[in-house]
Amino acid sequence: MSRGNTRQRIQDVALELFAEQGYEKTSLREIAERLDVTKAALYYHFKTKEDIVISLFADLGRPVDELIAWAEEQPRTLATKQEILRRYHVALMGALPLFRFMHENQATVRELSIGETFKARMTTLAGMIQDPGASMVDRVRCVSALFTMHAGLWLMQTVEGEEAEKRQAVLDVAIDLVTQAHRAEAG
Amino acid sequence: MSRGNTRQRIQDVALELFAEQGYEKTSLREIAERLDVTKAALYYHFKTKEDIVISLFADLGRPVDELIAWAEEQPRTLATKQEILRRYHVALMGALPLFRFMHENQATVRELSIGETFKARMTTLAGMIQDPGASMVDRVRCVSALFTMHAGLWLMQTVEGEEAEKRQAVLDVAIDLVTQAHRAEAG
Amino acid sequence: MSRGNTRQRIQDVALELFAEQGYEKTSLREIAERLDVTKAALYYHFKTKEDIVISLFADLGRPVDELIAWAEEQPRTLATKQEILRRYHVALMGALPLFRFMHENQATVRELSIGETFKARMTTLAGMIQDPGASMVDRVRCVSALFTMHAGLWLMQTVEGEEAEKRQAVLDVAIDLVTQAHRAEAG
Amino acid sequence: MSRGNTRQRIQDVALELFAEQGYEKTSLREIAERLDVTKAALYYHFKTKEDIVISLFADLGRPVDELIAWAEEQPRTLATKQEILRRYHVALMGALPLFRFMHENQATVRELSIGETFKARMTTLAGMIQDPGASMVDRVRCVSALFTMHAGLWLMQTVEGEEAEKRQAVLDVAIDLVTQAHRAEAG
DNA sequence: GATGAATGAGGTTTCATTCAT
DNA sequence: AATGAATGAAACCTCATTCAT
Repeated sequence: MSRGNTRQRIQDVALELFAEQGYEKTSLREIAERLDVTKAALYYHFKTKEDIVISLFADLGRPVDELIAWAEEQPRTLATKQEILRRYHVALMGALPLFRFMHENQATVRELSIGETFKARMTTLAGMIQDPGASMVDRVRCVSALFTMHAGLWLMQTVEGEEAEKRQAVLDVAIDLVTQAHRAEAG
Repeated sequence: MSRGNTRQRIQDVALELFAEQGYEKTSLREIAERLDVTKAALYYHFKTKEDIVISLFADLGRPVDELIAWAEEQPRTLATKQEILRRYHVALMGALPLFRFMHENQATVRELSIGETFKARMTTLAGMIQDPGASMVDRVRCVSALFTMHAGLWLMQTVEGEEAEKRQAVLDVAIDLVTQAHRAEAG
Repeated sequence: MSRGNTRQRIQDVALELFAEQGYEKTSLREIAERLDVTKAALYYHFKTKEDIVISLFADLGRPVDELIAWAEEQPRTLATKQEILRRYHVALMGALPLFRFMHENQATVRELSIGETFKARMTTLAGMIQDPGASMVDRVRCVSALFTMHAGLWLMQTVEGEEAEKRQAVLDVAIDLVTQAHRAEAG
Repeated sequence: MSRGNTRQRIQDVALELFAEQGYEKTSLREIAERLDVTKAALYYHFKTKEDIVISLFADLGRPVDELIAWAEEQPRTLATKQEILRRYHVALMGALPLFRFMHENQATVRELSIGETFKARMTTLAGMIQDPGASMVDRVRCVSALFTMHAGLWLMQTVEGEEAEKRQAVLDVAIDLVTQAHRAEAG
């Protein structure tokens, strides 16, 4: 039934459990049991528990890296900023469980070796949608735009309404915030 | 030997460590050692580890409860909504470590018995600054206002600038978001 | 409400819990809580946990000592043996929880300082209803008579029927066993 | 390193210690030390401490189950009853430490998950050697027959004499009790 | 590509007990 | 006659990890 896809299956189950229960509350035993393999099998594919998280990051976080790389070559126009948000939105939606995990386990992620990387990426991204000499209020607007998207993860669960509509609204508000900030500085 | 302040000291140290390292990574041994008492002493004052968190929430989260109680008796005007945000801001700033802990350990908090309560309070608060028939975008603006304040916790650490100025900016943006949402619906 | 009777109340509650849950599973905290006093209060009245058991033994086990003392001055006739069983039956019924506790916690009692005493009393009693040179089968009959009474504690809970009737039947069978043993040896 | 006999060795040592000191007084540390393995090794083979007891019961208690199954298909004649006792005697002698443990730790066993099962088996067995409409005295005789065998465990240690002779006497008395009960009802 | 057996460290919790007040 | 605060020891249990097979 299963051939060379065990590594993938481990990642899937691990992410599912990490997102659901948190990193520390999820034991390797649990992951192994759900896959119907032994714990030792996990160690054939990953060197440590942390390694599983790192691999998830490497695989699912790539789009954000690509987004940053792309953004670095664009002019800092309003259109670019808006496109950054749009692409970030796509990246987020493409790896919801991973971002949910990161958002809800910040204290844990901070201690992990990827913690630095994660924070750096967010800071870079925030820097890219802000203007260099922006007012504090406009700075906050930009950071808030990013957080609004993350907040969307929570929103999705508590506010009723159609999934697609909610996603669109989240993106709209984020773009609006950045636009306001841009206009205030440019005007 | 020591006076009746041990309970309080446990809470202080526990919150400090929980906020710094996360709930699961903080062991009772660590708390006890830092206080120079035995682990058993913690159990004289608190029935379980979870009980410590509950007590923190009960003591420091009270202002939010009071805010909700107050808000329930006000008319749903724009002024009220703005005042809710102002008061929430005060509550947040008065118990920064607790809210930082909650924000960064959501996965953990969700599993704790206070998880439900916490979520319910956030939902109630969100409901109070929204209009009943608001558009999805305006709904998101209101939720985003709340999250912007939480994001402030993160902001405080990553953006440079004067503390007081950052706090004020966070509040301003939040109020602005709610005001926009209100005007859109009322207009 | 309570005056000098705390010591008595501790004994009552302790025996109740010991009989119900076993000695080791019953903690001093539990006893104290049920009495609505602190654990330290128990230590005002008893030096150790074991001391509580010892005191129960001393108070409630006295009748058996008196029975032995009485029996030692009687001739070893059949009538005496029967009377021993009758009196033992009365002693048993007068302190059911204590005997239930002893019967169901033999492994524990053996380790307690009273363990020796307890065993010695049973052996003495067994010796008094046997004939010196009795056959092995008749010896067993006599020991069995004693155990039948203890078994009665269990019987009381599992067989249906009137309490008084069951008690009488238990005594009848015990007396019958000893009588058979006596006749076999005497005849 | 060691072959697949660790599980068995744990059971052996555990039963030995449980029978000797009681269940609660025997710690897993003690068992592990005597086997020269770590506590964690015990947990590889058994999920909990209670699980060890359950496994002992399952392995060594099987003969009693088989006896009950066999008895259920026999006619309720005197010969059957006598054979039940004979077979029960064999089962008992084949797992003396287990039954000694059960007998001397009734309070503990009652709280364990097997407690119900244990009691049920005894009750079933008792029911099988009684006549449906028997007098209370004859009922007691039958229960007493069973307890006499258990009493034998105690007897073995306190009365002097040859082992084989004592065993035989215990069985004889038990059979005699059931025979008397049967004749009384049938006659 | 995976298992079975085990470990070492450490976790939370409970217990009987003490003692100054 | 009893409490409040604390301790030291030890309990059961879980975890990430290792390694020979």
